[in-house]
Amino acid sequence: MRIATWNVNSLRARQDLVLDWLKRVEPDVLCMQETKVTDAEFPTDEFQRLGYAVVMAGEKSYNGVAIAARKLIRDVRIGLVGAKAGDDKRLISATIAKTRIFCCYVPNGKSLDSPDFEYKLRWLGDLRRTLDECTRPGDDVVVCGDFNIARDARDVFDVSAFEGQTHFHPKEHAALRQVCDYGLKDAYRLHHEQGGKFSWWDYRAGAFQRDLGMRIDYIFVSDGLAQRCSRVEMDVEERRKDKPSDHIPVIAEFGPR
DNA sequence: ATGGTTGTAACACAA
Repeated sequence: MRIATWNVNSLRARQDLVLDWLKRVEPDVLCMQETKVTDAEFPTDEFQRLGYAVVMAGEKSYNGVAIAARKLIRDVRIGLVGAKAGDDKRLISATIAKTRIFCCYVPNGKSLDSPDFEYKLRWLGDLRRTLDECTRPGDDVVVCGDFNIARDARDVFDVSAFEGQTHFHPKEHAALRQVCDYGLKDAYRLHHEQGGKFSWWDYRAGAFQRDLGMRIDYIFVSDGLAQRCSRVEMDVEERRKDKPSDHIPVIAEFGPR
């Protein structure tokens, strides 16, 4: 089974790019973030034409998450435990092929002095609670998406530029560690030790051309999946296309149970 | 480079 995650930065702006990628790569599951589209306007038919069922939790203009899969999607749940009606649409989870998949769009955090920074930390704490309450020990669990945090020095182009800043702050690292302490491994790091491999580059100042990026998109997996994980790649070619998302897809492959 | 670009939407805000 192959599971991918991609912050598409507007599904309507990126529809052709995403569908072309699906056609070419044919993952079993694609988790999308920042769809920026209401459920009513979601291009469900276009995915179905390619053989994908979709479930989504969207809103107007901002946020929005969705899962597309070539297999049956069961037990869809929207939001964190204790979610309220007006909350940002940042989490959708579902069971596909006996695997519980959490598609996450973690708040950006904006800046250290912003209320959004506390919101980001609180959201990650609530994500851990959600994992504890909505799964059982031994379940195959995938927690993937845009985490807006670079995990360590290898995941930023220049540590000195990020030390203590948002996306690389000790409080963010602690909050993400707490999520991973549920029992999750960074699938990409199971197969790649090298630093300087990024999943996001700012649109501005030629950041991509200068390779000034960060690795902030992850596929975290529980122990059994980690043992069966045969390959993980980041599809940097998608960032070279016309009108690209600022993020690229991450794809993980797993052998049979 | 307290700049830069993109998407949504509406004359700004989020990223």
